[in-house]
Amino acid sequence: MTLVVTDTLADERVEFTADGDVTLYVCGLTVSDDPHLGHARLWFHADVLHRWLEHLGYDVQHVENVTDVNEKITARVGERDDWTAERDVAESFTETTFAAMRGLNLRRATVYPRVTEHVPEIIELIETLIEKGYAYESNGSVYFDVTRFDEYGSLSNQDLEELEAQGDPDERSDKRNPADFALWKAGGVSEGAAREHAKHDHGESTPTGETWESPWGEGRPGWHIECSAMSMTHLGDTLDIHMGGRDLVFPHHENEVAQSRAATGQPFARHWLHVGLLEMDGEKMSSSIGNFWTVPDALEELGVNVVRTFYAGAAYRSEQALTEGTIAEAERRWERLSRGHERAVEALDSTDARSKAIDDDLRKTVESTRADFESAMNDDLNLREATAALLELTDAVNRHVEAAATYDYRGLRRAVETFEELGGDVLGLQFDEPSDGDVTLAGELVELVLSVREAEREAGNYERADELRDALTAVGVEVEDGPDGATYRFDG
RNA sequence: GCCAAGGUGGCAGAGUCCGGUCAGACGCAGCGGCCUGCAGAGCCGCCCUACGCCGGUUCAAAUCCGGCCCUUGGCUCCA
Repeated sequence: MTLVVTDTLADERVEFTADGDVTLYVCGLTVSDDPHLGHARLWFHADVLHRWLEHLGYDVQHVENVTDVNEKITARVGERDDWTAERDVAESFTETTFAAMRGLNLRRATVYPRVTEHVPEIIELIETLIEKGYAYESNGSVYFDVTRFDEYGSLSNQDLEELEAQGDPDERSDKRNPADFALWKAGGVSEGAAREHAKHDHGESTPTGETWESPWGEGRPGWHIECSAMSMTHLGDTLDIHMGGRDLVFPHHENEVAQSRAATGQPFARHWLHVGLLEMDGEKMSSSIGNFWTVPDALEELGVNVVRTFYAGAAYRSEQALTEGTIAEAERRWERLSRGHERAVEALDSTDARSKAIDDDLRKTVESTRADFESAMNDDLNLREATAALLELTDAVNRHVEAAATYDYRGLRRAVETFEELGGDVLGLQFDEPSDGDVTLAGELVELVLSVREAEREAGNYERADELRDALTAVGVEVEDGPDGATYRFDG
């Protein structure tokens, strides 16, 4: 069975194949602000794709660009005392972003190339485009001539005749066609752009950002050219998969295709995967709209597993709504999964490996879970259905533990392996070790309180027993009474 | 205006490629029961009779075709 993906370029579902190695380019992050859950949605889906490709036996070369040259970055210079230049701001948010990525349990990309480290490659690519007649210099800036590239608009189905002007208004007079876009911008950040993005009053000294020497004079790379230059540098002329947010299809990705194909004559990306937007209050989550939840805040409040389970609740290509209800649902789904895993581990630990018990229901469900999970993943990464398969396994484990007089050792072992391989390795969920056997001081104290409570219960002093339970709940210890006495878990 | 992605139950969200096995995936919410001192967790069962609208093709349409309405995104920075 092969992986099928929805390809924006082909405009349909296509079978994905590659010869052992897969090159994946994920576009991208602009380090001008704290990352929010909308950005993280793309990262998550790229991460799961990466993990699934590895599961299928591919070697994945995974590149995620870091855009550290941008008007929004220069606009923040001076906001903090140690932000004296564009690079300081970029460096600061790059660190925040990488920390957020670690917190989300994302596989590391192979390379995180930065624009500031690829200016020579960018200039070289622009020179090639000029030589081949696809680009022209004008007043120290360089523009891509969209009329010279016949396929322009093929990715996003735009008709050149219908296109309105691209880019800053103050650069339009230099362009041959309004739809041409900048490859290189003369000078620093223009006053208009600086003013537009300013969040902070700089008084007289509006920062213009870093500039570089080029054959056309001092200037800065345009927005789109960096992705072409960096992906070609690190992954070659033709990528297997290019991923990005749906909001970038036009103009950004369209322009990438034009630049790259014009320069190399080769296909740029064999497949384009676009991740739908995360919506909050009926519109997309966005730094500029202000309706965002930062990754660190979400991780703090929900934890990585709930965040990942939330993302796994909707297909990558669809939009997804973030509401109290959808978060509550993710919390519940994760709770069921983690408890299912935990119960299986606990039951397994208490079972003799020579146990003769066999639970057909459990064993069959383990196998159907694995089959269902695999076909769901191969079916355009249907994560909700893949998660549903694991929830079926949870049900089977619960049934087994509830009903069986003697546990099925092999069945439980397979169940635990399935949770950890599919939920853990593929979906990136982190199943914690069960807390029993955890001989910490806190644990001993909880045990002590519970033994006092048990004595009260036996004496029929339920009010006192409930007070003790409430007190434990208040400090984050969940108490559950069971047939073999009370158990507890540390909440969160 | 043009381009794109969508519109499925009380919520959320699969299924649409390849028409029938599909309408009640999974989860949440609701109801009843089991278990429990109570609660939680869990188990069993039930309810809700949702495919935007209008046509067309077909023995058969959530699925294919046409038209329309609505939502979101893009055409300025954007995951």
